[in-house]
Amino acid sequence: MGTTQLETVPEPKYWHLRTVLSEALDSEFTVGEILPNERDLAARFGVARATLRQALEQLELEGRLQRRRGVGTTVAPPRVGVAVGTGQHAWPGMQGDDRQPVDCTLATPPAAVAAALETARDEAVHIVRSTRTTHGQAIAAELLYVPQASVPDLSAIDAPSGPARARAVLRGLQRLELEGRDSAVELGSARADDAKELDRLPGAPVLVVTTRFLAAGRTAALSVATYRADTCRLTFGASGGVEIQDGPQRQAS
Amino acid sequence: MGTTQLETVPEPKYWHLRTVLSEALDSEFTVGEILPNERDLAARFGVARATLRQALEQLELEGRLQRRRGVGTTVAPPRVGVAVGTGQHAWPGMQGDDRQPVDCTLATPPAAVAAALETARDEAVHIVRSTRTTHGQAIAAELLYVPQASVPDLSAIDAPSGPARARAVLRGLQRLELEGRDSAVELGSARADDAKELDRLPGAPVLVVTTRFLAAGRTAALSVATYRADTCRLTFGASGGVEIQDGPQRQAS
DNA sequence: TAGTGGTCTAGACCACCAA
DNA sequence: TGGTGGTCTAGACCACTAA
Repeated sequence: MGTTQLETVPEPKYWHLRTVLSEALDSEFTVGEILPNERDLAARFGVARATLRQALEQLELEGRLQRRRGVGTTVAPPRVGVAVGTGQHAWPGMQGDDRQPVDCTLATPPAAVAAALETARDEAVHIVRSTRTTHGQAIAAELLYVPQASVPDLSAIDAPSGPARARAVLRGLQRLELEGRDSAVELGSARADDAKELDRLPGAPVLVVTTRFLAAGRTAALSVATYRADTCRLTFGASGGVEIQDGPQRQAS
Repeated sequence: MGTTQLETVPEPKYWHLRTVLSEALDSEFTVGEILPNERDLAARFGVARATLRQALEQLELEGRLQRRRGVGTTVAPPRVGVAVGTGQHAWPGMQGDDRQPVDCTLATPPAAVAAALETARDEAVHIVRSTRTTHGQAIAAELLYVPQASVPDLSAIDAPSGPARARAVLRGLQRLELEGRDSAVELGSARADDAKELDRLPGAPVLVVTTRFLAAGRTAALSVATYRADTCRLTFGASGGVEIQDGPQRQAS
């Protein structure tokens, strides 16, 4: 990172800084390495700390950096490929699934969810909370909304809530024949509870995956999963082939 | 937006402000309506303009607001659902496709692309630039990398570049039998050229969709499409059913 | 307790757009 | 030309982490 000055260019300083830093990351740093602190970096480039931070934010958004309060800024590893829309039609919670049920409650869902499930606005549904982890890192928090009608024979002997209940609901779902599913991906910002679970600050960028599970001609369940946008690449394999896992798809600058 | 003061709460001001504004948007504003300018809003809530802007940035990231320099801040319409991984295996540029070829060149691709295509590092490939538009709005800029081996019989009479050449390359692809495709979605920031095409500033958040097209047992083409993250919801229909188009999946606060 | 990133302020000037 | 959002500064203090 020999550069110490910014020549006057017609592009914003923070953008040019982002490019300079990006190239430095490629050539002079290794994954996990700690960068100098923000005050030093700002001084080194002759800009205000706020401007330097704007550049760092960009790079964090692109998954190049990881910043942690009280610790420092480190070079992030390449994004993890996470299979989301597998070709196999499978219910969540099947064998080989890396979801870990955390909790299950019975409550009235948000209006938008009720509409998608075609349930009455005030009808309670099962809400299964799970997390997905890879390499010990939480990468996603998922809420699965299951109308009571989809799992009619939940035995009363099961726990009324908690992980055991969650697994019972998932088992109930697997008795239905899954006819198909469709998903949508959009950008969002982490709510306080999701942020905590994902070890991020509120407002951190996340990829929200909404999946409808179709069975018996209707929406049998709806999943809203929140993935860390900085560390995840969501893969949708529509072919029978092998999925790209750690592909190096980085946008050139 | 009657609120004029922020009580002291243990959460950041900008986050609380985001919540307050979000609720105001739901209840007191209609799509397309213009908000007061940033200086007025900041004064009204008793915060610095930078803090107010942090809240607006969040809301823009969530697709709730649209800000345009020299114009103002308006309430954004719901995100548009864009079909990305259609169940039908189809080459890009088929009938009914809303891609509009813009240009086509022959050049050596970035190293990461060459690796995915299994071409030599210095081997030139066809690069087809297209845009996707809905309602007259550019929502995506796409680069399609096609190895020359995939379209061996490109007639010399076609134009060497430009839209006509692009269509010729796409026609060539359609002669191959498509065996499958897989996609990956990740968050990125718009490069200068994409930003211009999408009517955004450089660094604007985008969803980058990388698609591999498989034919004859190998990767016959690779597409890197850049979607406006603020206005798009990408839909992946793995079922035969109807796609969600304008679903109201909004994260509750 | 020392050092980090996160929040916030109160200004200034610039680039862009519409009237 | 006047008003908008975009960039930038030079500070201050806070929340968190690790030693």
